[in-house]
Amino acid sequence: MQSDLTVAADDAARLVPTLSAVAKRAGVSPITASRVVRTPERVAPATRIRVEQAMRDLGYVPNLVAGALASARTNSVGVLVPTIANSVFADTVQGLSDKLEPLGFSVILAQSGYDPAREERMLAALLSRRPEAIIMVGSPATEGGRRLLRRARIPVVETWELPEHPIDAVAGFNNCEAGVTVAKHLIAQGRQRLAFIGGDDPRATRRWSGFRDEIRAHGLPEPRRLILPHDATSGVMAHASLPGVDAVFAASDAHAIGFMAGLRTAGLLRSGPAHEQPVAVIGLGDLEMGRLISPSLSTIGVHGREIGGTAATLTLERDGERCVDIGFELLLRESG
Amino acid sequence: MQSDLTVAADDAARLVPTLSAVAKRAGVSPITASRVVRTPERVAPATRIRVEQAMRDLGYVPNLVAGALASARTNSVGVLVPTIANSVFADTVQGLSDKLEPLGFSVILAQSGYDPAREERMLAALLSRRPEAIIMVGSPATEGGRRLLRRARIPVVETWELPEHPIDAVAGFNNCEAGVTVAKHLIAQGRQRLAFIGGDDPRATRRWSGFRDEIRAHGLPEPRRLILPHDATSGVMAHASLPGVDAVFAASDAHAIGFMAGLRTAGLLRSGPAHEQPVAVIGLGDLEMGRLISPSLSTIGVHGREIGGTAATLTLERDGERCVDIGFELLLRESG
DNA sequence: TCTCGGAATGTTAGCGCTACCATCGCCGAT
DNA sequence: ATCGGCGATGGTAGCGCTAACATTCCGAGA
Repeated sequence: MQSDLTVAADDAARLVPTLSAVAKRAGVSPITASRVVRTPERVAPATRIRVEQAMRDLGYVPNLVAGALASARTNSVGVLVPTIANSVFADTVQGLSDKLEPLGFSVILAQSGYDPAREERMLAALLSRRPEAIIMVGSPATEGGRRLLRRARIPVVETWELPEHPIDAVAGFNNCEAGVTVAKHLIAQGRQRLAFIGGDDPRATRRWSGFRDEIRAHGLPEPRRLILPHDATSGVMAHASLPGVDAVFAASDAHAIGFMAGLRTAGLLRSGPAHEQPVAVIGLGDLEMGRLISPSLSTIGVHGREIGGTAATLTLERDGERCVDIGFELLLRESG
Repeated sequence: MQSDLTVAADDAARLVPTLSAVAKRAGVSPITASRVVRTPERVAPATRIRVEQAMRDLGYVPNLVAGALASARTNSVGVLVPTIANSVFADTVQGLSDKLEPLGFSVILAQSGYDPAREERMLAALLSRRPEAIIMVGSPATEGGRRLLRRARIPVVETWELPEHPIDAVAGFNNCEAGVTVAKHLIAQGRQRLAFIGGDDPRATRRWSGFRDEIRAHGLPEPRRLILPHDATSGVMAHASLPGVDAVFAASDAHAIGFMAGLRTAGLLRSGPAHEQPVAVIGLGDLEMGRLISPSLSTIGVHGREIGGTAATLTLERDGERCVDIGFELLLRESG
């Protein structure tokens, strides 16, 4: 009796009410209150209504961390991106989150900042929250990261790439092939002195290698590669470092738009069609902005949101094809 | 004894090891193993090394959901944005996440999609994970949402606005004043027929009302307001709906850039300075792209990342000023 | 020699919830 | 009337960890 009173006092004094407090108020056992939240159809309507009223009275908000511990289901998904400020990744996060949120999953977001050590730390941090799946852009940069993911024994979706030996599932496209496609197009257009600008992350590097190899295969002069920080403004000055170049493949639309700003200043940009451009420019990402500027930006379109949506599906359905090539498309507009 | 054996067998068979398994392997009690993780300085070096080795051997990853339940600290922060695909909000998320991640906090991300009902659902979903603070863009659109936040008794930071009656803390700027500033500038430039384009969310509406009131105060013709979906492309056709207008304030840079694309098509865009533009355009957000296009976009710069960083600080420090005005600046370039 | 204090470690008792099984009526079929 | 079966509800135990309080041991100081 004493202890009962104590518990009652505790419950009343609590800032946030528990399931037991709700149950007590409704005159049922805690497990019945739990069922009202999780499987209402298994509770008699009269009881249900009484419990629901008690919940409203107390302003009950379920404690999912307790629920997760008890049920071994956290209903959360860990998402690791290089940076959320890059809108192509933001699109991917939106795509997956739009699919997962309605199902009651929460997104735990982490950023690696393109830094392998930080990536591994963030993977460990994510896994310590026991997400039911991990979705990441790219593949783990470190062996430690791979090991963590394998040992976690949960679905892992690598995106934006098509790794040869995926940890589990993949939703991406062939970055190397994208580089090849751009090179082929520029060469067919009669461009001779090609260059590549962009970051030095694994995906950009794959695009570069496809691009370079295709150019070599055509016997054209070795292309230059200019490594830039991950912001558009860095592209503005790139032109000065690439004298004589008549076509550029930028690893991202942001870099492409920055580069075009530099060309404009140098008087090397026309508002006409691609063949009139002194320097052709192809981006990657199909940013909305690229369509709106003049000259409009030719680009490799990559369906960031669909990558996210597909990744979400892959975390939910454990059978079926585990490696989805979302593909890409060459979108030709005025810049190249 | 029997039960001991059973436990040992369980631990060995487990997919993911627990603290007890680590402790057993190191020959210490679970609490000592826990201390090695949380307060290593309180454990004798020899013991610590033994436990650390056991952790490495087993590939132990702490279970923060159990830890959170036991300690009543989740080390997580809930973040609610209208959409992560809008890069100004992505900047804010990056700003806060860069500050919180090094401190061991995880970011739980939710999107409201500008929908009050969804916002309230997502707030409840966030709170059920017992975050130690909530950071959101704007204020709750529903009374239910406000009540949830107040009852949660955790720090709540509203951002991108300066509400009169904040729930707790604020990191934002005066949207209304931004509209006034733009109106003043355009009027001083001699513009007469002004219009506003953008969404109808609370922040855009505040910008509009400041803009409109200032125009009225000058006795100029009543400005038009065109409500658009939240994407840049919707701005392209806006010009057709605003005949005779000689200046436009767009609630976001994306809309501004879309609108400029429409002007360009209509032959109403010059590459020269502001006073040569048949239609002046001012955006809001200071997107990197706005600086790179031609004519470069005049805009209200709003420091999205700093808003996030300040919001993070406000969640961590519960004393001191709880209402921070980050301010904004009028950045004049070529478009207006 | 004895005490005292502090460092190192252990014991106990939950955190709030759910899995699992048990119980209790009550129905229709036999 | 008996019984299986089913719907509604409850009891028990525990998820993996940590707070709060023991306990042990050792050396310094009286």
